Amino acid sequence: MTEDRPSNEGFLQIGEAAEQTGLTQRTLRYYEEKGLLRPPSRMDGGFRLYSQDDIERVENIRQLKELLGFSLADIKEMIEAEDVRIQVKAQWRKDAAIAEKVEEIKKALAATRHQVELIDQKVAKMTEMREQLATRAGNYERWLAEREVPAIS
Amino acid sequence: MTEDRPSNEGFLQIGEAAEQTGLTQRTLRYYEEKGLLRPPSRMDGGFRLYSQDDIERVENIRQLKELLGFSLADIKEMIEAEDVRIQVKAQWRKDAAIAEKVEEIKKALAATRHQVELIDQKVAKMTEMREQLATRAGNYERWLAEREVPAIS
DNA sequence: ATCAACCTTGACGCGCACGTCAATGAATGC
DNA sequence: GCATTCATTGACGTGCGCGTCAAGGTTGAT
Repeated sequence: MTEDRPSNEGFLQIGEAAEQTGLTQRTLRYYEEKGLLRPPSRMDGGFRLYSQDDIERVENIRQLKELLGFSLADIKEMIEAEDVRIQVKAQWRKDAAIAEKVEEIKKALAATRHQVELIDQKVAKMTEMREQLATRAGNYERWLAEREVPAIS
Repeated sequence: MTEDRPSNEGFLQIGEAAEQTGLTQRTLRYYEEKGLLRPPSRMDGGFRLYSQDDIERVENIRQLKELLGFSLADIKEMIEAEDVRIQVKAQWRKDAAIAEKVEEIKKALAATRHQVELIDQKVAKMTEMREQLATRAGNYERWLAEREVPAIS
């Protein structure tokens, strides 16, 4: 029973990370290069090790890009809110300047709300478009119904 | 009262078309080049004249691209349904092979339904995402509420 | 020690969706 | 007729988001 190679305690090497997220290794490195992913931890030899949080973040980026059609630059801005969230989770209890953290959380909150707004706007426009298309489909259907074989009778 | 130059009976030259649609002249020519826009009519000198239908189509493309994030190649496929619609509107009454038109309309209907499906899927995913973000925002708010000055006693 | 499979960092390439000249012609005001 | 403004095609340039070598180092099993 050869363990599937990595087995690094819940961490994934780039190959597996790529497979799981449906992106390529190149893309993962590229996102890191562009500051979309925080540099993941490394093995002694220098191999990247992605945490579960890293993976989630990647999937988040994938959604933002493929689903909402945002550019990586846009996404970078957006997920800086996420950064704050993780930093707070991690640094928490090494407290000190709580006031600063409050400020950061406020920024994160504002950013998140902004994202929600953007999505709402997109959904609204898409819904509008959907109605137009549905109407058009209805027109086609009636057109067809009119000159289709009245068949029986 | 110098009429604003064009004044070509409801038709727009490329400059005005660009202004109205918020795209550039280059982009309009590019879309034409790529077969997304049917070649518009021309003045005697060769200047392009865009009809109101052309403009609507451009705006449709803009929506599909910016709102839904489709590539121009995708959009080209999609709007071939629109082509059929216009052809039917125009050629109508020069009837002949009605059976053919029925087939075309059926294809257009299928394409339109497909677009509706795509939009529904996107809306669904976006809504899901929206909920996640809203939840996160809620968490931030509670976090803040907890350690914000309880103020008045 | 060696081998295959996996990884590393460059660096160049590529397709898309245009931007940006450049040279030339057309439309209109004077 | 002339100037100004708007248009034409053609060609090259550009930024993004990766793909694709190339040359080498690491890991783990045998």
